[in-house]
Amino acid sequence: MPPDLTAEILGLITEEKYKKNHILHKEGTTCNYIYIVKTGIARTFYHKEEKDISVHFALEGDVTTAIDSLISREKSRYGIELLEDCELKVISYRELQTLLSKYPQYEEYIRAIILHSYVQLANRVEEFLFFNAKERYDNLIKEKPKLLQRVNLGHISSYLGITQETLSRIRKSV
Amino acid sequence: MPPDLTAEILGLITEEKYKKNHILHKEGTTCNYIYIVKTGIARTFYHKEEKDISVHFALEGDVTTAIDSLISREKSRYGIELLEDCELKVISYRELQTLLSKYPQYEEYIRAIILHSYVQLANRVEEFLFFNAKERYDNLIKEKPKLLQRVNLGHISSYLGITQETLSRIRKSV
DNA sequence: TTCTTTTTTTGATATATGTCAAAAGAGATT
DNA sequence: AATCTCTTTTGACATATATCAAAAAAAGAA
Repeated sequence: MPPDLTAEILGLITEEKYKKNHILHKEGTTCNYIYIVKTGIARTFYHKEEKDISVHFALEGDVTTAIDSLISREKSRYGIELLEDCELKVISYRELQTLLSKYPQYEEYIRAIILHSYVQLANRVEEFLFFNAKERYDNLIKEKPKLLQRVNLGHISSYLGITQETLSRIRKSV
Repeated sequence: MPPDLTAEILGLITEEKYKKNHILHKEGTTCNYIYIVKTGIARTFYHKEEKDISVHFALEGDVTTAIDSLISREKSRYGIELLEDCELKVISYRELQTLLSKYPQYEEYIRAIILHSYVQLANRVEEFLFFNAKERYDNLIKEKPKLLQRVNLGHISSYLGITQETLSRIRKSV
C-alpha cells in the first residue's frame, strides 16, 4: 500500500469478533467488506445441485471477501461462514475506494488484488489438469498445514473435487 | 463502451492478417495488445512439464489476449498462436488505457473485462468439480460447435484435461 | 498419383475414483 | 455412564479414465 496512505487506511479498519457458524457474508447479496482473519477460520462456499462446495479457506493472516461481488458491485454467488470463533479486521470496500480514488497510484493496488485472485484461480484449474486427488491433497496441506486438523473432511473434499471417502483413504495412506 | 468514446476508440483499431501458425503473442513476454478475431482461430496455451496445454480458443467474434500480462503489465505465462489464417482487429492496450483514463467512466469498463475473465475461469473450475469428461466435452461443443471440425484432438483434449484417446472414444459414442 | 507424415481410432489392460452400506469413533447432552 | 448426533473409516463393487502399442485414416508434400 502507498506508505503515505497507511495512516488514513488504518483509520478505516475496525476489529470485530464473531462466534463459530456466524455468516460473514450471505450468498446472493452484494459484498461491501474485505476481511482479514486474525484468529479462526472463514470458509467461502457456494451451492450447486444441492451440494455445498468450498472454494476458499481463510486462516490466520489470510484475506477473504466475495471477490466476484467486489469486482462487479453486484450480488455474489458465494457465501462466507466462520468455522471457528473469529477475530477479524474489517474494512469497508466503499470507504477504501473513496479514499484510494483520491490518489493517482490507486489503480495499481486494486489491480494487484484482482490479479492475485485471478492467478489463484488459474492455479486451481491447473491442479485439476495435472494432479490426481492425492497430489491435490498434498498441495493443499503444504499450503495450509493446519487446515486438516481444523476443518471437517466434507468441506475439504468438496474443495478438492473428490468424495469424502476418497479423501479419508488418501489421508490414511500418507 | 461509453458511446461518446466510440469514434475515438475506433481510431485506435487496426486490421491485420496473419498466416496459420503465426505466433500472435510469445510465451514469457509482456502483452500489449487486445485482439478480436474476424476470421480464423487463435489458440492460447502454455507449457508445463513438456506438455502443451490449451487454455482458450478464440473463434470468429471472440476476443483474445494474454490476460495475466494485461492485468499485471508483466510477462505472461501464455502464448497465442493461430491455427488457421486469420484476420484480426488489433488494439493497443496502452493507447486504449491512455484514452480511457481521460474519462471518469473508464474504471467500470476495464473492470467488466477483468470480471468476465474471472468468471470464465471460475466456471472452468466448476466444470472439473461437477462434470465428467463426456459432459465437459458436451459443454465445450455446445459453446463452440465448430471447434471440433477445425482444431485437432490433441489441442482439445489438453483443454478438457483428458487424453486424446479418451476424447476420441467420447466423440465416437455420441 | 504416390509417398510421407500427422492425426485419429481401436484394443487390451491397469489404475483412480465413485457409490452404497455399514461400522467405528468423537463430541456433546442428559 | 448412557444416549444421541455428527464425522470418519472401512469394505465390496462399479465406473471412468489412463496407458501403451498398434492399426487405420487423413492431410500434406513431391
